[in-house]
Amino acid sequence: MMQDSPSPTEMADRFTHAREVQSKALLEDYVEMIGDLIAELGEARVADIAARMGVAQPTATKAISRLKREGLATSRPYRGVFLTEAGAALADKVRARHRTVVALLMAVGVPAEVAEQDAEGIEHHVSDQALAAFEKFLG
Amino acid sequence: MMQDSPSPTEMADRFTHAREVQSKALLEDYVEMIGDLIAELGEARVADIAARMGVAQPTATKAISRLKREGLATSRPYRGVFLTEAGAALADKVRARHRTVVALLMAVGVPAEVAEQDAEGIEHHVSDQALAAFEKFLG
DNA sequence: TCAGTTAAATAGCCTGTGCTATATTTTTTA
DNA sequence: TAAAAAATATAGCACAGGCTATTTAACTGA
Repeated sequence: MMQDSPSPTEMADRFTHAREVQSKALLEDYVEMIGDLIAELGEARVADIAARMGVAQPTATKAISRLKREGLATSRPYRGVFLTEAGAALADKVRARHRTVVALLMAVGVPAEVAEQDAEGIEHHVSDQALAAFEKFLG
Repeated sequence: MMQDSPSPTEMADRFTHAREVQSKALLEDYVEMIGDLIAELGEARVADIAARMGVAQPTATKAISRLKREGLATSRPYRGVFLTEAGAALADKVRARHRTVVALLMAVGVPAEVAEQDAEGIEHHVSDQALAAFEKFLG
């Protein structure tokens, strides 16, 4: 039982969608990280964000500018970074999704360390529908 | 049974790895696409590549330049694009991985259409170890 | 308090991946 | 076979996300 091969237009739509998802991935990683830092340390400093993201400090500063522009975070010069309501909500969603993806990977036999590593890239591409399926499968 | 929370350095390594994977994702998509076009139509023209990738023609041309630079493809001006041995091998690997990821997603309850869409982004982040686990789970 | 240290911001650069507009080459067809 | 059409290449722009080097602000301690 072969599938129809997808039309050129369908392929294009899939790639276009994947690109859109990808463009949001970095923002997701940053808001989650900032949420974690606030939870752990009471505040999110640029230096800590950069260290945990594995980037140079100016790179983190630039990313934070984008977060602010997108309404996900706030900050004042030489002060810590905070999440807006939207940012905090996104952080929670991303954190939950990450846990589910790791759990799913482990449930199908992926070793824990590998699951954590792969989930870091995979999670952004897991749609709400797929996530719901994961939860049902795990539950 | 809580896990250790990963050290800042471990987190940074994970993000760095995910970024490296991502930088190869586009090349993977292009070689697979070119392989498909050659299989279906006997040749891969820039216009067809662009249409299926959902990008403008000069964007495809530029990507093909990068493929050539990386030793994955060859082409002569105003002629079709061909894969090198390395490119063809990569295309095969990517195609097989794509199928496995779609099958895994469907096996855990993700609808076919959603699985196809999500796999387009997910597949690049599935390590060889995770892929082996997927195959064992499916098999 | 003010000097030194640490943290953050800014300037300026590079590469990748999009785009549109415009040349150029190839192909088609009248 | 020459003109029109189609395909490809090239030029040039924008933005994201990296980087290093440097400036500016905030903190700390003698």
